[in-house]
Amino acid sequence: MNLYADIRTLVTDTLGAMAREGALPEGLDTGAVTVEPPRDPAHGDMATNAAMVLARPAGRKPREIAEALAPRLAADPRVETADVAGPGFINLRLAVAVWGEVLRAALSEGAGYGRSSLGQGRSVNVEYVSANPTGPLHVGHTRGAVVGDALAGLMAFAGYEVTREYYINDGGAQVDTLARSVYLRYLEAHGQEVAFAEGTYPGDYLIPVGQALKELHGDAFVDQPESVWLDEVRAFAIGKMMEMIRDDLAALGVTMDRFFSEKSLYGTGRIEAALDSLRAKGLIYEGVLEPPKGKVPEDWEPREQTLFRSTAHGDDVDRPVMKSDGAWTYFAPDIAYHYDKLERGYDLLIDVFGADHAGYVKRMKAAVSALSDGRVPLEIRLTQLVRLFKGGAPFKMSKRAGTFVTLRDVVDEVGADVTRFVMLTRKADAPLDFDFDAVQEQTRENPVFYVQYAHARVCSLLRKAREAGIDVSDDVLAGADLSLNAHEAETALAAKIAEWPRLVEIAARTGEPHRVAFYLYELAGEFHALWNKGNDEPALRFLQEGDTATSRAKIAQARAVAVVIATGLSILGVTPVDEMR
RNA sequence: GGUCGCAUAGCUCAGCUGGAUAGAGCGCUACCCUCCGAAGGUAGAGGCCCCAGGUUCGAAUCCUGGUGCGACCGCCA
Repeated sequence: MNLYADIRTLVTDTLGAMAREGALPEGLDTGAVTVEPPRDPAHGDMATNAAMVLARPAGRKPREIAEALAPRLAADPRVETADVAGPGFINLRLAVAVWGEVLRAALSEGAGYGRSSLGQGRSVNVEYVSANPTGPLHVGHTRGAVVGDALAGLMAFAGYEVTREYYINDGGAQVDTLARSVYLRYLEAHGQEVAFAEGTYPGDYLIPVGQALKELHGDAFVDQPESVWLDEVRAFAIGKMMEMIRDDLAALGVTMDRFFSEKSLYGTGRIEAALDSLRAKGLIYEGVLEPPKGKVPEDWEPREQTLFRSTAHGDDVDRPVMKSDGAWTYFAPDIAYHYDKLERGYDLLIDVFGADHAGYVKRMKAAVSALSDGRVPLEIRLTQLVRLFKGGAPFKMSKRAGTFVTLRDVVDEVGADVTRFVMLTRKADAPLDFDFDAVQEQTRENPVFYVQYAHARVCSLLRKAREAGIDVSDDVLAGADLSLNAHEAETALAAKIAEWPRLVEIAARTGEPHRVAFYLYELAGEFHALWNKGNDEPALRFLQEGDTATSRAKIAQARAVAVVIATGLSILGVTPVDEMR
């Protein structure tokens, strides 16, 4: 059940009927008609702008249409009153029975309440994390992992067929650096003194990798030239790094459907195939780029390169795909990778990048637009930095000083659930402050706690009710006389629950999972408010001693809240808790 | 020089892709624990939605031009 969608259908059906009766012109486009919760509760439960958006195409005054439409809407049993207000809004007040229906829907549909068919089964590939396999994931990756994973969960709930994918950058020079660094650790394991030169990775995490290499190959590579060991050590090191990365992601609750290797694109004709596709469209040429405006690099000199005419698809300048020395640029395998995704037949591609990759957005979009002839959209979500704090003081990160904070550090310290929720308490493209102490505080200021607490409270209430001998199974609750919940604080809560399906669609359309987190915080707020009102007004308490019928009606509200919170949290990959510790 | 993002209460931030008198938390002020958990609650004060134009019934939201802050900017990964 989606109440907002149902009422919107009522409005558009009514408009259609008016058109058939000659009260409105035929064939009006009702696409801009919305039914929304009004900001001011005094304006009723819902408002529609139908009269205003149709005024111009219908050639009528907004109020004239509204005056005709309102009484027809009021004729529907779900609508208590329909008033024309302001410039032509129609404010609807809904019958109490409607709120009972909302609760009943939440109880009977359970985890499926709010599920949307927005995606209509279309397939979407969500690529995220995609960190270089040269070391452990850090906090920045953590945010990308959480945002990408929550977005994937959201899209799945909104009716898309979702693939979660990780692109392994195992084809470039940085994995050679990794191999050399591991080799040094290998020599060290053989008792040699080694020095980590500029441009190698000195991190301790490679020590066990060097030792494992020794166990596998003994001294076979000691004092051998690079040509002997590089390929083998590189493959071994990448394998170990990916093992570690998978473990880290698992600790955060992230499971990828597919890991795609950049290396698999080389020597297999995949890059060539992608570029041939572009060449066939006349988008590849040999040329010389203009020097960048403003500060010109010291060593700038014009060179002929193979270029992709990305400007034909919205980019600012054309981009090189092959260097002057004949090697591919980084961009070339990226094109091939997206070409591969397109060949797999996805209807929509989403990439989650760190903000430092913002400069690549236009060229990637241009590439996908060109390769798919504009048929498949590529949406790119950027995630901003995470600023770490501890007890209110900035927590400086430094690789050299060893205060480098990894994903594992964060999860070990505060847990996966807290990490995930907190990472979603800000929209992705805004910087996020993460305070190790604040996120574990059990106060209202901590949204994780506040939302979890609401869920735990409901569970506690259900336990209490069972102890009092009341059957509080969802079936029984759904069968209760829900018209007993007629207080305005109670209808406010039901109205919030009615917003859930609508919120899911908005969040999925905008690709913004943080909206789910904010909604849950608001829902928890409404629930706590009603609970607290019970302190002053005993009639509003969920458990009414000696009155099973009323208790069931009240508890049905609480249970509906818990259902939505549990569903919302699971979309975000957070486990709802039954009690606070 | 260019591109992208951001600018909303004292602070940290939401704001439905154009709706009515712009919201939340913190902080501030005043009240409130006989209670299913006060790990709080209720009420109140607090705004030039960066500036200037434009679009329209209607703009924090869209467009143009500024200002400030941040990130990125030929072969790097």
